[in-house]
Amino acid sequence: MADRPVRVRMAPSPTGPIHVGSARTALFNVLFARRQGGRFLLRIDDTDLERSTAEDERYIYEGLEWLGLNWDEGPVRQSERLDLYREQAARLVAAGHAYRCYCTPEELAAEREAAQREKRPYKYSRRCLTDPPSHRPTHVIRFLVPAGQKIEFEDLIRGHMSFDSDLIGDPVLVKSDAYPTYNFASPIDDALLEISHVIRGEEHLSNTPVQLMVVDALGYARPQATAHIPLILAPDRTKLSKRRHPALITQFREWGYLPEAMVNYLALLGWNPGTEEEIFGMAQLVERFDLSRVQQGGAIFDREKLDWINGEHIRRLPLAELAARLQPFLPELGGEVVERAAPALQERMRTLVDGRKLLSYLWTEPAPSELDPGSRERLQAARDVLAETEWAPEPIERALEQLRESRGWSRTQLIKPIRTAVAGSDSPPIHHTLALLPKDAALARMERAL
RNA sequence: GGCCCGUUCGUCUAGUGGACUAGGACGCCGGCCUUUCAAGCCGGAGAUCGCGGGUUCGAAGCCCGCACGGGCCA
Repeated sequence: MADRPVRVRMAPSPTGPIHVGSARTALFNVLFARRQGGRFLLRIDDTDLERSTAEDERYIYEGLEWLGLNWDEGPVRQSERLDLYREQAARLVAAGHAYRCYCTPEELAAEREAAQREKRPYKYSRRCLTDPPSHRPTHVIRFLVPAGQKIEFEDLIRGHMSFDSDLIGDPVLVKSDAYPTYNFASPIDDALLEISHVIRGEEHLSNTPVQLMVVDALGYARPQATAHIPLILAPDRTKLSKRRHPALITQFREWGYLPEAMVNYLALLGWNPGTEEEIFGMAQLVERFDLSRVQQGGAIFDREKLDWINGEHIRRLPLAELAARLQPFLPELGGEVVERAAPALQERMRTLVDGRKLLSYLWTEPAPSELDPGSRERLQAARDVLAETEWAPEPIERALEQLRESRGWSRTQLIKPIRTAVAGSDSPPIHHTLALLPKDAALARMERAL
């Protein structure tokens, strides 16, 4: 098959918060498109009217934008193309590729049970193909699966796929409410939008033969290839579910993750570059990405590794940029303070939220604590020296170092009581801890502790 | 129930018949450094390659069966 212009798409259903699995599917589409110099389209598969919500649709845009996964075309909304699907359905019925089915859910359930009782594989009986009870008020439209066909296609991740049409029961194309099913709307749009590569989750692999038969019957071109990427699993190895694992992708922004770290981690979940490098920016990912190196088995989402990757990206950020990213997490502090704090924080954060822990002493007085006589003496001495010291990290560090040496104290001995008095618990290196606080405030805290 | 997909350290993975005493990363443990916490450096534990057969001089990798997990169909 001749290569065509590369056009890929992400086609989420807005029936729940967009989670990491959808985000990764989007990412793989984007990486593939950019790598191949193709285009990435966004399509909203919102034909499930009851379950689709405007809010979930907004989450999709917000999530993709946050991750920097911009689409070149769209969004195309299926709910605005319903006439198209109806026309196509009528066309298939007229051509004898599809037929009306009036069977009730009860009748179908009975068929299924009978098949199970007799231990034979269930397929729709096709009663309505020959003997439709057409006086009934509602019907669906079923596709007439051609007999004795091998449906074959190339999957870029799983290789050559082959399915036997005789094993497939006539699928419903149009529901009784006149809305198209996924297996109908999706292949129509893929064909009309000239999607060259269908990159989507593994759960759609079994649907592919049906969709290809539909495309064939419609007389449209099949996609050049598919790529069914493996599922992302919860720690218990079950599929990540929107209900049980409600991890909205933008939730990670609230948790202090950088979008570039998220992208980096998601790329590595199920794909690897074949080298031992692990930290990548978007441009480097685009350079290296290759669907043939995508894993076939599902991967568990591992927050620990994400944390590490996030820390690596934090450490690579220019300081001004880090300060800007930190600011929303530190609404208590002015921009100038955050900028001064950034260097002291950069080495010790895995998530931006960690910065809050380290700096919370700036707007929260530490709880008073008991001082043993030795600590009291050292704290007193430190206070006296610092009162005469220029208020910036380096002079403070020098002054404390000098004091420590002249008295023969260990660093821990001197610094522990200062930190306890000024910050309470964890804080940046002591000279930064002090310098970030106004001088009088720092001295006052030391005095209060004495 | 039928069909389909998958299965390498706890986790992500390398691996495409001999370089495998199965490599790396996260995490974990220990040490160094040190100003708490981190970061950094060094070291360590950790995988009967899902199980059983077969092919082969040789199998994590090929073939067959099974188990388990998952998906789709309804």
